[in-house]
Amino acid sequence: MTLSGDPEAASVRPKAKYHHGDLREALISAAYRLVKESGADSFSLADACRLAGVSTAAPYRHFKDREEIVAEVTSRGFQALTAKMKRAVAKHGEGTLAAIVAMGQAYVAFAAREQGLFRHMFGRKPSVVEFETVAKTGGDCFGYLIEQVAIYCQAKGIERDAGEIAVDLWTFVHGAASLLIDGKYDKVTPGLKVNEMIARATPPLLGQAP
Amino acid sequence: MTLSGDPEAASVRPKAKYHHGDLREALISAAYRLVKESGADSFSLADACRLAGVSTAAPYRHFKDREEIVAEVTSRGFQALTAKMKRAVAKHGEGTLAAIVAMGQAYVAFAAREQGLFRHMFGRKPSVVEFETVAKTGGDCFGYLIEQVAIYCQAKGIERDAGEIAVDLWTFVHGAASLLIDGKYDKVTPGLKVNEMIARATPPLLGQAP
DNA sequence: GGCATCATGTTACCGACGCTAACATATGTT
DNA sequence: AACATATGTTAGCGTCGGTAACATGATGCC
Repeated sequence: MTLSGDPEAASVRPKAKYHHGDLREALISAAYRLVKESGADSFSLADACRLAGVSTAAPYRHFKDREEIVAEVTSRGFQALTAKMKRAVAKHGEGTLAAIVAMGQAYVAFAAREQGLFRHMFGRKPSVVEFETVAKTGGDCFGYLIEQVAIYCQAKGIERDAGEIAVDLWTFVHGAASLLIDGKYDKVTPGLKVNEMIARATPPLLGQAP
Repeated sequence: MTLSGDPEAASVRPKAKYHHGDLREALISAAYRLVKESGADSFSLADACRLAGVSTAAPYRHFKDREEIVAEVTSRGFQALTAKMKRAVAKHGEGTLAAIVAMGQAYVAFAAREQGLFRHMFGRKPSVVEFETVAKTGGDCFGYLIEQVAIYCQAKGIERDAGEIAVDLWTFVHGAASLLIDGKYDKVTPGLKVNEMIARATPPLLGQAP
């Protein structure tokens, strides 16, 4: 499942089952890398095949169609994002404002660093969302966010519904990530410091005085 | 320029210049309709050609490439969004909280109604953004938003930088629009009333007590 | 009016893509 | 060894974006 850290690890695995070794895994990791680098739109299954050193017909022994590979990449993206948020929280300690802010900043940083991947994870057609793995890993991702907000609310004695607060925060942070990677901020407010914006806007959204 | 209302008007215009009449216009409006209906990804230039009743080579007399048509569609989308926000503001009167809230709700409603178009307008590669018309209409769109926030701040005697507040609001509203049309809310907080969320979150982002 | 010229359309074609079908080969089971 | 199955290949289909060569309609010049 490649739950151990970076999802693009298992690129070449010499000894495995059949001809290529684990081609399924190789194709996913090739696709993952291509999506990360070249961006979402220009990704082609054929490119992934060339990276894996197989013909363009080979994938169809392991996947129903292109969408199924994309879904797997998407799913791993969510795992990576969740992991990054967990690291950010761990650094500051659960239940602190700093952890909540850092979690949001990690979200934005992930989007900025892996633009193509982020766009694949969101902004995609419903067809991708309907894959079970995507629904699960995506749900886990937000589940962690809401969990942390709940912990914070309990620690600080905030009474408002933690789920509501978490949705507000998620909305804001996701908007920041989207507008940032789409270059909208640059055009309109050049030099905007997104991290500072997150830090500034988080307390009011938590229901506290700025 | 089709500044008059709906950008998909000039579909068939019998008497005009050359063979087809204004093919450039017909292609743009066909593309606009296709993007609105079929969504962004599945849109093909060939489909637009069939809609306009010309061969697939015809567009290249009027556009450098596919991107140039997409850019034009994007630009008109921004015009339509701006128009919708203006209507929302006009209904409540400039300088009121209700107008600011309604403006945000209009933004989200536009995204919800024209999902494919909204995704084209944002979430696209930088190549599209770099077209002048897109930069201008996109800038106008946010320019109007910031203008309204400034008017509100002045009316209410709020001292914080109106641009900063406007960016915060835009960020939140855009996040709501994105997560809504990507179906993320459904998976995670089913039954969420986005309009109520906007109304609830706007005052804190304006720097006022909830 | 007649004719050159340019603008705008067509058909024919190219390479790339997603995908399928038919065929080939490795594995491993008996 | 023989066979069934899993996994790969080559060949080919239809579609797409884009170009080249050709056709035709509109315009300006005499």
